[in-house]
Amino acid sequence: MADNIVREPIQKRSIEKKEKIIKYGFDLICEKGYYNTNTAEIAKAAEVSTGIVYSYFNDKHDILLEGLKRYSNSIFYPSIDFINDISINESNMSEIIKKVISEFIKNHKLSQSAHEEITAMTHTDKDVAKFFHDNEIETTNVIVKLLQKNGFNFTDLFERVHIIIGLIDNICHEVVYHKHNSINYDTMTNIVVDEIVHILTKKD
Amino acid sequence: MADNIVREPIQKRSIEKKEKIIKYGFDLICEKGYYNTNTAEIAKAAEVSTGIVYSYFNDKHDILLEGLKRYSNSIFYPSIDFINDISINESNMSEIIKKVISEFIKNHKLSQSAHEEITAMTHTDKDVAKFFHDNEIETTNVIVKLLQKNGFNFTDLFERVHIIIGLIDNICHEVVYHKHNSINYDTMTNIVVDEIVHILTKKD
Amino acid sequence: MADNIVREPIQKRSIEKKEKIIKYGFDLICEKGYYNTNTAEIAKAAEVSTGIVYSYFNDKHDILLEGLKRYSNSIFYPSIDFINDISINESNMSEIIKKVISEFIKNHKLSQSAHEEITAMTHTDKDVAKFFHDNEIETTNVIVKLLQKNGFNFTDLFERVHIIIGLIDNICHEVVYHKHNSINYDTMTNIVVDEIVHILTKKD
Amino acid sequence: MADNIVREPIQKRSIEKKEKIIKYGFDLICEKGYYNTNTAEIAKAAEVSTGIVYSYFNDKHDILLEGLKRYSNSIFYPSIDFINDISINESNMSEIIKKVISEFIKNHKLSQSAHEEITAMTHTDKDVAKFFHDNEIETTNVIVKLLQKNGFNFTDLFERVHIIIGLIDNICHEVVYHKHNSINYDTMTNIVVDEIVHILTKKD
DNA sequence: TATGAATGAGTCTTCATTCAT
DNA sequence: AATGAATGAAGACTCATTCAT
Repeated sequence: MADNIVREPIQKRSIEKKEKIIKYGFDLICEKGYYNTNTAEIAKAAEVSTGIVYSYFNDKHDILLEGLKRYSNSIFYPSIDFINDISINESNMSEIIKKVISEFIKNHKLSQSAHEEITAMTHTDKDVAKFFHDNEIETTNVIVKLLQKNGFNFTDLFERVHIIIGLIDNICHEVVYHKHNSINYDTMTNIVVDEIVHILTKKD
Repeated sequence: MADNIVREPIQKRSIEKKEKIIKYGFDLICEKGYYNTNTAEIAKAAEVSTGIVYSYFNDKHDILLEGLKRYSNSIFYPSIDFINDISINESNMSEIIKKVISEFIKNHKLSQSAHEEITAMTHTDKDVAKFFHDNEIETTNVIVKLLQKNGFNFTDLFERVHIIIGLIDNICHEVVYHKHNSINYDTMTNIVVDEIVHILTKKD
Repeated sequence: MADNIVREPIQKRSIEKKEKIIKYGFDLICEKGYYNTNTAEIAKAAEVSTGIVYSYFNDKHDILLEGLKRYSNSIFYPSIDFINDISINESNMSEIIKKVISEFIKNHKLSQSAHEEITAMTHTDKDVAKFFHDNEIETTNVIVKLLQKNGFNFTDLFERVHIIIGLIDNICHEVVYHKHNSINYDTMTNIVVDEIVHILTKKD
Repeated sequence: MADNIVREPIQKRSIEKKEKIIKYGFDLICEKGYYNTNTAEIAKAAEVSTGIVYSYFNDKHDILLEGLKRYSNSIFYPSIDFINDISINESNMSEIIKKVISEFIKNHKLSQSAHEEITAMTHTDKDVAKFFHDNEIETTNVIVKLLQKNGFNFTDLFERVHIIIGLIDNICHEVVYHKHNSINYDTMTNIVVDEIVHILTKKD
C-alpha cells in the first residue's frame, strides 16, 4: 500500500508529543507488559490520538525499542560516576563495591516493573535482546576502563568484570524481587563483596 | 473464569488426554512464546478438541502452569546425581564444579527456547515467578544438603550456594545465548570455577 | 503466526452458513461495491458472527471470488438452452438472435448491480479478471460447438462468435444502463441482429 | 462534506497548484486505483500540502472527477483528425477503418491503467458513469457529423456509429488486455473491419 | 493562502472462551 | 465425555478530513 512513512517531528510541540508517546508508552509497557498494553492506551496516556502514534512509529514494537534507547541506561545501570574521583585500592575496595551494590539495588527498586518487563523481553524479542546485549558489553567496557585507569591490568579483565556484573545483578534481583525468606541478604551481600574483591585481586 | 468447573479426569484415557494437552501445550508455548500460541494449536497438537481443553483447565494460563510443574525441573536443573557417589574435597572440587557447569550448559542447550520463555515469564507472570522461586530454593536446599553430607558446615552455606547457582546460571546464559564475541568463554569458565572453589573454601 | 487455517464445513448447518456468507456477502458487494462493504456487514447479513467468516474464508477477497464462482454464470450468461432443440438456419436465424438478445437483456436487468461491480473489478482485480476471461472463453466455446452442430464450419468461427458476444454485451449495457436518450434501442437492436446474421453467413 | 467552502484559485501560482493536484492525483488514481491512492500521496506527488487539497476540492472524489474532465478524452478517444482531410468512399473505407482501429489500440496501450481504472469506475460511480456516457454520446456525434460530411445519410446513422464504436472498443480490449491465446487477433480485426464496412454500406 | 500535524471513526482480523449437539 | 462450530470483544493500523499556526 502506501508504505506508511514515518515522519520525524520538527516543530517543538510535535517533538514533545513524540517524546510523550515514548515516555508514557514505555511506562505502560513496563508496568503492564508489552502484550497487555494496547496502542489506544498508549495514545491516551500520552494525550494524543491513536493516529498520531503511527505518524511517528511504525508500530507498537517501535515504541518499545525507542523507549529502551531512551531509558534503558537509567534503568539498568545507575550512575557510578562517584568512582571516577576515587582511586581504587585494596584498602577501600570493599567499601566501594558495597556502595556500588547499594546503588544498583536502589536503582532497581526505582524501576522495578520496567526492569522486569525488559528482562523478560530480552528472552523473547530479538531486537530487545540485541539492544540489551550491546548495552551489557558497553557497560562492561566502561568499568574495564575505569579499573585499568586504577592500575588493574589483568589480561582477562573483561571476563572478570562480566562475571562481577552478573554477581551484582543477581544479588539485586534477590533483594528487590525474590523475597526468599530463607535468605539473609546481609550475609549474602558480604559474600558477594568478598568474591568481587577476590576476583579483582587474584593474580593473572 | 472461575465459574467454569474443571473436571479431574478419572478414566485412564482422559488422564492421558490431560497429560497430552500439558505436554504439547507447554512445548508449543516454550517454542513460540505464550502470546504467540493459541488454544486451537494446543488442542490440535494434543489431538483433542478445543472444547475439551476447557474441561481440564480453567484457561490457557493454567496449561502453562501445569507444564511448569511437570517439566520445569528437567529444564532448569540437570541431574547432578553423580555427585552423590563422590566425596567432594579440595583436591577434586575444581573438576566436579567444571563437570557440573558443563552439565548445566548441556541442559540449557537442550531446551533453549523453553528456558528462554519461562525465564521471560518469570519476570512478568506472578504465578510463574512464584513457582520458579520456590523451585530455586528447593534446588539450593538439595545442594546444601549434599555439601553438608560432604562436611561443609558453614553457617552461611545456604547463601553461598545461592550465589554459586547464580554464577553458574550466568555463565550458562553467556555460553548458550549471548554470543558476545568479545568474551573468551574458557577464560570465563575458569574464573567462575575458581570463584566457586573460593566460595566453598573460605572460612566462615 | 497461526497461519489462519480455513476450515471446510462438514455439518449441514455449517455448509448452509458458509453458503449464506457467500450469497449475502456477494450480494452486498455487488450492491454497494467491494470497497464499500465491510466484513461486519457481510456477517450481519448472513446472520453469523464476524469470527465465523474467517473460519471459512481467508479474507474478504475470498468471499468475492467464491461468489463469482457460484453466481457469475447466472449473472453473465443466461440460459440459451432453447437453441439446443432448434436447428438454426438462415430463415430462422434472425428470430433466434433476437430471442438470445432479449434473454441477455432480461438477465442483465435481473442482476444489474452485480453485473456492474463485477465488470468493474474485472478491470482492477487480477483474480476477478482471470476468472472472467476464462469464463468468456468457455462461453464462446459453448456457442461455437452449438453452431458447429448446426453446420457452421468457418475456420474463424471462434473469432466470429467472440465478436458476436461483444456486440450482444454492448447492446445489453446500452439498454440496461446507459439510458442515452438520443438512441433508439429498437433500431439499434435491428442493426445488431443484422450484423450478427452477416457475421454468421458471410463466406470464409 | 459540502460545508467545506471550495475556493477557486485566481492567482497564477494557485491555478498551477490546482492543476498539479488534478494531474498527479488523476495519474496516481489511474495507476494504483481510486481506493489504493490516498490524499497524502496525491498531495506529495503534486508537491502541495494535504490541507491545500481541501481548499480546491470538496473531497478525494472531486479530484477524480476533475481529472476525468481534463484527461478522459485523450485517454478514450485518440485523435482521428486525419479523416477530416480525406473523403471517405467505399474504396478506401477498409483502409481508413483499419487505421482508426490501430490508432485506438495504440492509444489504449499508452494509458492502459488509466483506461482500466476509469472503465472500472464507470460501473461503480454514478458521477463517473454520467461523465463517461455523456462523453460517449459526444464522440458518437463527432463521428456522425464527419460521416454526414462525407455523404452518409442513413436515418439511423447515430445508432450505426454507436455500434461501430462498441466494436472497436471491444477489439481494443481484446488486443490490449485479454491475451486470450485461443484468439487470432488479425483474423478478428479483419472480421471487425468487414462488419464496420457492412454497417456503413448497407441500405437504410 | 498555506502547512502538515492531528484527529478518531472505521477496517480487517484474531482468539480465548462458550455452547449446541 | 467430547466435539468443533460459533461467538464477539478487542487489537493493530489506516486515512479522509480538519484545524491550529
